Amino acid sequence: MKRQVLIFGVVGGVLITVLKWTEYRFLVLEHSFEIYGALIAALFAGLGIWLGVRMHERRERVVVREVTVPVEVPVSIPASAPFTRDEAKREQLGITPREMEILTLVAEGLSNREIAERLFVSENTVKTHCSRAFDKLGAKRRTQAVQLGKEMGLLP
Amino acid sequence: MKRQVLIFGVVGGVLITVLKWTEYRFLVLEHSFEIYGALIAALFAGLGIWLGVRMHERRERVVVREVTVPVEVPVSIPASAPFTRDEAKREQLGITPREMEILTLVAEGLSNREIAERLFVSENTVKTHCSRAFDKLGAKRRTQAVQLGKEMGLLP
DNA sequence: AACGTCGTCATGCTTTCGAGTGATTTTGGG
DNA sequence: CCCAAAATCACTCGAAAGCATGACGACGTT
Repeated sequence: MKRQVLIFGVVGGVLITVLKWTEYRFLVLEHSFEIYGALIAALFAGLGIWLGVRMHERRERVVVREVTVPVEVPVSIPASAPFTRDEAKREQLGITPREMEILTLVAEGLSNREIAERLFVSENTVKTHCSRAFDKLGAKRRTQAVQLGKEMGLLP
Repeated sequence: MKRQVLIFGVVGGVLITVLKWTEYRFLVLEHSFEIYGALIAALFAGLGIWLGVRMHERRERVVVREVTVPVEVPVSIPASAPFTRDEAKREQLGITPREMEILTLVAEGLSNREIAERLFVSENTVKTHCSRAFDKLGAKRRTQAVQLGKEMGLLP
């Protein structure tokens, strides 16, 4: 960003100087003002467009970078992989099978209530499992848990 | 796009005219040329920046997607899919670029507050976008929205 | 000028989550 | 049999999420 502004300034300065100089050489005509004006306008317009695009692109790029941090660690196989859970990772994190089960359902977008109904347990139980799983995953939200779970190869 | 160019031209013309006119009124000083030059330069630079940003915004949404790709990092699979968002699907569902942006961040496990901070908007705005996006996706919860989004090729 | 879309923001209200704490069963292995 | 790990359930409370509704401005199209 700074570089662009710098270049912009330098070009501007050089431009002015050159114009000032040429003014005393040739083209000391009556209508030179309009010509010079048009030239300056055109040049700076182009420069402006360039700068604008550049600036905008930078910003977008930066934003995207921040947004794109997710580091995928697919342990599975390329196309059409049936997905095999990384049991080792699960063990390592101390996540129990039941917690894994709940986690899977969470990843499918079910609410605690729905999970409870599907597994024939109380909602409180689901919450407990969730809490523990989130803890072990280091997640603060269920969406984050899902994200982390996928990165770690625990979820499809 | 065309309108921008038109405005650009019109402003330019008016500018020249005004300058030409003022030239014969006041400020007929010796160094007026430099002043005028600077003014023209500044104005057209600003105009150019505006135009540049405006123009660029057009395909920005698309570009963003392409840039968003660099997710690769994994150890195994080198031929991993770079992921390209299904813009057609997005259009079809009537999901706006902004909503898509929010959805992406939701999928990364960020809370509404965090999203708001990252995008420099209020939390309420984020909620609004979320609601609309969920609606269009037919999701009741953010986790479900993420799940559906992935199935539909809208999210990585 | 009128209309439609998008993005922004707010307010009020309900529901869902998640943390913290504690407690009671299963269950598998030594 | 006994113990530890796992699974189950409950209760509170504050935070986060979600819903409904309305509004406003910037832009683009017609």
